[in-house]
Amino acid sequence: MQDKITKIFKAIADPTRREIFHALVLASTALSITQISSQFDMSRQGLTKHIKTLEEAGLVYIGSKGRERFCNANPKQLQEVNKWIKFYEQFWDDKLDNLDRFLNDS
Amino acid sequence: MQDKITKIFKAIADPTRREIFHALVLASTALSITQISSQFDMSRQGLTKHIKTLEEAGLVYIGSKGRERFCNANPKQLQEVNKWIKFYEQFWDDKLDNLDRFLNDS
DNA sequence: ATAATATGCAACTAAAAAGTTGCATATTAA
DNA sequence: TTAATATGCAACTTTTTAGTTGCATATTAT
Repeated sequence: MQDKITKIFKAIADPTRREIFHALVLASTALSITQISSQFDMSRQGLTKHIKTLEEAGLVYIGSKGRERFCNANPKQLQEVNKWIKFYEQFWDDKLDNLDRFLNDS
Repeated sequence: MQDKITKIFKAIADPTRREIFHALVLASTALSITQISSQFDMSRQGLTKHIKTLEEAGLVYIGSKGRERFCNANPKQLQEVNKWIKFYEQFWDDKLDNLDRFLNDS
């Protein structure tokens, strides 16, 4: 299967899923599938698939209560992205003009 | 077209592209398409497509020198990802047990 | 019990992405 | 100038992803 960071990146690479995630982060309470899907111009099933993708990435938690399933955002999962990026921060400055230098000198 | 952050997320969501990006970040000098593709078990054309995706996301710069095209990583572009995440950091802690609380009380 | 609501599962279509091969062109080396 | 190298472009196949519809099931309301 896909590794964790790939799942997270794929989940947030889709604009619709970022919207869903955003709505859940801002919501003051957990929202049911139906409540969420009423905010989007998409079938409930289409939305459910996106929610599942977010859940599998660890960006959303879901819990059942009766016949309903309530979703809550887990923004803390984005720490994984921060961890991935951290390694590359050390290169931010020294890479800057490498290419120009390379193409002009030699 | 896709917005900048979507291009960046999609670019790094693919494991092969992350590998290519990583190799370019670690390279002490700019690498030609052929040099890069020799490190991957994939056709040159397939690799070229990935490079183009990375370039369009601003994660790689490319410059021509004679018949060759040299690529260099631009890890600084990942700042865009950091900016996107920053908003969500304020919710890392208070979201923590929302769902459990919601499911158990009320 | 019956009806309405919330949801999952499966099958399907459509669109996007990943990856290939073949050919054309420009540059460099012999 | 001829041959070799580095590359782009276009067409194509395969795989994945996005989104839909229809049906079944469980829970709640009447």
